[in-house]
Amino acid sequence: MEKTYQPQAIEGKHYQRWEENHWFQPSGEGSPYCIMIPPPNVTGSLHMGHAFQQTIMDALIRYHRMQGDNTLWQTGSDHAGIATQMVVERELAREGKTRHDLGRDAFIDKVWEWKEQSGNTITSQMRRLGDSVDWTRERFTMDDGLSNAVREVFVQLYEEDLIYRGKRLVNWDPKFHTAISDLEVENKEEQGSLWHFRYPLLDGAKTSDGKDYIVVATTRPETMLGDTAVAVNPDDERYTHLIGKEVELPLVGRRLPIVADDYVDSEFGTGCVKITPAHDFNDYEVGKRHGATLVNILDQNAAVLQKAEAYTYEGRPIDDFDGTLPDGYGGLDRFEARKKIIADFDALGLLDSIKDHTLMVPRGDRSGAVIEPWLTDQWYVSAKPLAEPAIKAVENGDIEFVPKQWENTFFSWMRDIQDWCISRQLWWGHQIPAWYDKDGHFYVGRSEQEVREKHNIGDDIELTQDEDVLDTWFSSALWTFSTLGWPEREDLVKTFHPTDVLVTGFDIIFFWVARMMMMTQHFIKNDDGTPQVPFKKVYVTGLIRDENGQKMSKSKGNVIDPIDLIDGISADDLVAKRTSGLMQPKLAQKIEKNTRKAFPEGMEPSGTDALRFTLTSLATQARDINFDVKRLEGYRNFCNKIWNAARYVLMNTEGEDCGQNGGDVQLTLADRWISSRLQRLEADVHRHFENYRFDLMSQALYEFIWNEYCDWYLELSKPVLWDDNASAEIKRGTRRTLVRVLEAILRLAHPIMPFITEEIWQSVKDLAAREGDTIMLQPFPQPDENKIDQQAEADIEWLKGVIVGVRNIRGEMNIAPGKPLPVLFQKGSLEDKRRLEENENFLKTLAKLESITWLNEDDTAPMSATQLVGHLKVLVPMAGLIDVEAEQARLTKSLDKARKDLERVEGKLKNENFVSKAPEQVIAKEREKADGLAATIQELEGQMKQLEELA
RNA sequence: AGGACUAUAGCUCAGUUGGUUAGAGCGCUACCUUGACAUGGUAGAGGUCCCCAGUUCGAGUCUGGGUAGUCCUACCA
Repeated sequence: MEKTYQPQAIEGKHYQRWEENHWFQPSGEGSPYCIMIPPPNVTGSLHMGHAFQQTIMDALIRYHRMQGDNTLWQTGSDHAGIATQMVVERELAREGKTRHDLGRDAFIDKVWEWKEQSGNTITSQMRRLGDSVDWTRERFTMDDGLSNAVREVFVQLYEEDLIYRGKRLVNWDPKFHTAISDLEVENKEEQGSLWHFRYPLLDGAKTSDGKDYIVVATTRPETMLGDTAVAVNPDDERYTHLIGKEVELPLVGRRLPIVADDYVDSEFGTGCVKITPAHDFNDYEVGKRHGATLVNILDQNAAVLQKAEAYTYEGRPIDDFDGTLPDGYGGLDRFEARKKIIADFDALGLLDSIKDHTLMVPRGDRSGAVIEPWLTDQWYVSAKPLAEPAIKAVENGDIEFVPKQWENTFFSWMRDIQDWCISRQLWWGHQIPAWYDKDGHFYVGRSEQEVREKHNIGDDIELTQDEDVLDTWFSSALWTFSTLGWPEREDLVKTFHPTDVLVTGFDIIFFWVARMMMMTQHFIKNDDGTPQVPFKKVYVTGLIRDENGQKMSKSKGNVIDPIDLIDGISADDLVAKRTSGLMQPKLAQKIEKNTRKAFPEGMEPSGTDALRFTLTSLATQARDINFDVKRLEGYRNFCNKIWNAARYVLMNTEGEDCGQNGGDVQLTLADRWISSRLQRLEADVHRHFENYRFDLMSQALYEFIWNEYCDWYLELSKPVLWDDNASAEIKRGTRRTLVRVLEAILRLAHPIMPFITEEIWQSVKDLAAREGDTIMLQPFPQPDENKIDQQAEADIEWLKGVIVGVRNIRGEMNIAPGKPLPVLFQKGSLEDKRRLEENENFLKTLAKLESITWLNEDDTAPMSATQLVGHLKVLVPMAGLIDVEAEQARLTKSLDKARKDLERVEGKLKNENFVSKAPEQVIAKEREKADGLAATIQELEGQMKQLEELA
């Protein structure tokens, strides 16, 4: 073995071997265990969140595979409608073309080309991560099977009246020319203004203070062109006499009724609200209540129409409406129109005032454009009836969120769920299976053929398919069963569905998790006909942020590519990566500065295992996870530690008898101790898998491997292995323990660190008498109660106490670590004596002792530095070595601490309430503690006295 | 505005039903290249567990209030 751990030398070969041998596929035996990967964007690349979640999924999958389950990790990717279309359109823009230049079919071909080209980026990155997904079953939301599932679901829901088409206000993205769902809109506070406009009262009406106009306030002046009412609060005495009167809409000349509606807050602004039902969600509701006409004034680019269009709330055009707009507005962008409106009002003397105002601006999460509420024909899913079973499933525990608190988030959204707008005005996606005839009648079916047959439409009648596609999340919502072959085949669904756990981030609970539940429960049923859940558990991970708690984003330039952590990257390359392809090139300088500050030397290669271990250790219950590269370095060192421990084991066992072929063994205290500790570790690891506490799991592994196995057991094995007089049985026992514990550690750590464990396992499997081609198919270690040895654990604690005591004296007294010391023991019990006799060899080697002498209680000891281990005094004679003052200081420190502790404990014991109310055990424990402390103090005081006499 | 979450060592974080001497990694100090490992070893330093009150024999842990921060949802034109 190499002297240091070099991940790049070992990782690739194992993955290839695993995959080639089809070891990632379900075994077909044992109870089914299945995880569906949240499908990454097919043209995307791996980010820290993927690495994090996939590490957890892989750990679970490897664990269950080793437990003998019929384990499937289903992989695949998502077509990511807007995101992908956007990328390809940007490519085209470089050639000076738009998608319309190509036409729909050619454009879609182009997207598929792009997918072929970039689609394997993420899959090769997943291989680097060690993901043991079943590649032979990889699916894509746009492949034939899944598209078929999408059509089937759409048609069935339509036939059940759960999908409908309607003219409604939607969140319109004027940049991408598509509707988006509420969830895709980000509301952010921005600085704006509140304009106060005067609307003249008609027919001689006057306000209570005698004015012939009322004042309305707006943040969006341009929408006034579509105003069809003015609303006031019915209880607002200033305006009650005006209700039912009319105002004239300036510039347009339309008569607007003044209506009363509770929606209006009299306290805000002037208490008068202009109502623009076709351009504001609240106004839509108000307008509907009062029959105010829907007047649309904008086109798909959010520019002003030449002529306004009016509609009823049923979506029918009102033909006799006069949609004339003032001159000069037609074709004007909404923001240009705003300026002009303000100027025109000002010129007419109708601009009352302008105030600074902070408002929430809705922006498309992909485009960044200000979203326009716009009246369009769209397809909707009736969410309420579908949401009910999903809510029930969580309420009755069929689906459990981990951590549980996320259930509240889920409930709060589900109980107030709105219908889901599923149509998108894009080309890339599942085209809606609805066909229109010339009169605008539509027919829904699985194909044009089906539609014609079902509705008796002859070939002479022309049908055209709906141009729109479905929201990407529509197909993702079917993911757990569509990937298993639904609706064509049921067998896999029967075996692997419901899946066991969904591992995902809280940011897509609404987007995806909830919708998956709704769709799955509707379409997949249990044997008894009840709705089947898509998964039994939802493990919600935190969101990975940078070391300062900032969200990682391209524009902040703080994105970390997991592959760079694995392979390392120079500072220059990292800067180049972070500053290329920026939307706002001016940020480059700042990004470079921050990057060079955070990573002056770039990133060291750490290997996949160290990254995975780090991510695992970060998997706490917290919502935000700040990723600090320092943590990664620590765990890379941990890998090196394992590597070197294995080197040591191999150096001492290869070619030696490790008991693999039987033969008598004699186990030392150390052997029994480490085996005992191992059982506890194994139990802990199982428990932590059950509870999804990966952080505690990695901590338990770290502590055992480093602080018990390496720091103590390996050291304790040396006196045996180096002792020429030791028996064959005892050496065999030590070697066997050395190898077996290492081998068990490897299996325990394998789900988290697949590569290093496989690499080492290949070298130790024979020595540990294990058979098999790969660690990944070995049984996961099971704890054995019978191997827990409390006596051995207590004895080793004693041994450690003595050794640490001597080392402490060395350290504090500045005695060279290598200098052999004579040590005297006094006032020990019979137990101490037994322990000493049994462990003299260990003690001498580990504490570097020259001699050990057992003094009787009444023997006078020479002047010594003292350390107490329980009641036992461990004495290092001071002659020639010791600085009296240093020893005094050392003792004073211990004494102070002991006195303080005693004071506290005695305080408790003196408290009558404590003695009368606390449980027996607790009191006894405190008494014992007090006795021990008192004895310690007495000893230390005696020792101090001796020192004083000497000085 | 409503709701949720967080507050523990210099930094990033654990602390499972209230009962230890409050822990880990990184960082820091001193010493050490000893035959697995300097990506290391040994020994240390470092905490008003945000503040106040309450419940309790006993609170980092439970309750109420406050402060600070983060996020989500809904928004007043």
